[in-house]
Amino acid sequence: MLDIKFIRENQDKVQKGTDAKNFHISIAELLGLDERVKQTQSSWESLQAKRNQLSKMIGKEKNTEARDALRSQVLNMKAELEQLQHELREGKAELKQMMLRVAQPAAEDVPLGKDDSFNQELRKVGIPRVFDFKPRDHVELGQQLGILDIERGVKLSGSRSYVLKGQGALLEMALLRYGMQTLVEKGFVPLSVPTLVNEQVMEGTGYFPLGADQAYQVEKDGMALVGTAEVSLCGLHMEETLNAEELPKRYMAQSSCYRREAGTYGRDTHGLYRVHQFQKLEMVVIAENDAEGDRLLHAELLDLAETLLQDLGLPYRVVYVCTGDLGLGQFRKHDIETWMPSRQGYGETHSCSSFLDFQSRRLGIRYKDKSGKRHYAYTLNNTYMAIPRLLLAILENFQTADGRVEIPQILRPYMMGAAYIGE
RNA sequence: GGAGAGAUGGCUGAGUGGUCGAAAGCGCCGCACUGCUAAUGCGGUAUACCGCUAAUGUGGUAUCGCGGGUUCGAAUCCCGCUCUCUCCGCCA
Repeated sequence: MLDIKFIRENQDKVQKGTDAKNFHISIAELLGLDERVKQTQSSWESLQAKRNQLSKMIGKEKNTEARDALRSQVLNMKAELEQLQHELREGKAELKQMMLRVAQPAAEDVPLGKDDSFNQELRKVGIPRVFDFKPRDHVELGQQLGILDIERGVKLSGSRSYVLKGQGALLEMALLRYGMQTLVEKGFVPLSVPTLVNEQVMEGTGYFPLGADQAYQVEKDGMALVGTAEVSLCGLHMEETLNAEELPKRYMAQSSCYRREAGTYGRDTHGLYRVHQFQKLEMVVIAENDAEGDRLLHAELLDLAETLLQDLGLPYRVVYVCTGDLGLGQFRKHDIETWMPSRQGYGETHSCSSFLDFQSRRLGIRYKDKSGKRHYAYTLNNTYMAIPRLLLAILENFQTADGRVEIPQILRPYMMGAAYIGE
């Protein structure tokens, strides 16, 4: 959520910023409502002030007649007071609903564009492998190796479901174990967090109300399953005031992630690329309100993900995501796309985003600086490992002519020392 | 799922209809005093929004878990909800 004062002072900028992200809302309309709410509030407050004053006098007045006179004065105000209060409530609620739909304008240098085709490629790292045999895709490999069972996954949970077994299940664990270890060494605090959270957290992180279609909701309990541990990690300090000295907080969590993938029927239906439930290792940083610090942290997070891919030996490219492909609250975002032979192209595996104070305004995450002044914190998040897409890339990139898969060196200690899947 | 107890400021905790945004203590900040430290004394110390002010400030409104109600007036009375604790039941 943006600061209403910022919207008042930067109407054009906010309107353009929202438009560029393909979120449609009239800022002029919002500000009109804001003005009306402010006026209502001020009338209500002055009437309240008058009432409070009279009430105090009633308390002090000993004379019964004088008391009754005052009392009737207050009673005469009552209808107007209630009317104003009603208007104020409605107005505020409506304003909030509008505020929740205003996008945060992207950083100045974010490329303008309506969809991901306008994303800007920053660099390519690693050279896609040229096969001297006909490569198999991950589904074929996985099934032949007996580590991936899509049919039974579908039997259990419908389309976009899968079962990992044997070395497949081990490989998932190996990645997670490696990731945990690496990030703990880098100073990230590992957390095990709820993946079933209340709606307030979903709204606070920016996934509700827009985007509610993408979440599995447990309506009976007013809860939703998170699509990423970012939600839980950001929500952790909801409605708290932290101290500047404890920032930045570097958190990470492994979690199951749940996505309905509504509106993607027929897209990426094959294999592990787009699934409803998966394991992910996610990082969240809560930092001070400082543009330069934010830039550095963003670079640090992105670098960790890139280093992972380099250490795994996977070719990838980094793209700077354009306005139209940014989420409601994202200020800037870099995606990392990893080479996927079966797609004959790069597929998104990582996403690193800065939100400035967009999330913390919704969540109420503040901190006190040295002088005791309060600010909303900045939040950032980054994918460290989205398991199915990494598995896909590993299987396809490291397959051998005879249908085995070479396990990256760094994972072998977590794979009972095996060098290949399929032996 | 059933029964009971509770939720007050950074913390402990008082407060059952007005003088309460809230006693007291602790903590924290400032000043004073004292070789240093410690102790002591004095003063200050919630948040959000709206207005005024060049600014330190200052006026108003709201907030005692959340939402509603009664009342001229609610931390205090009534109703609903959430959460915490204890006991019972059930259960991975």
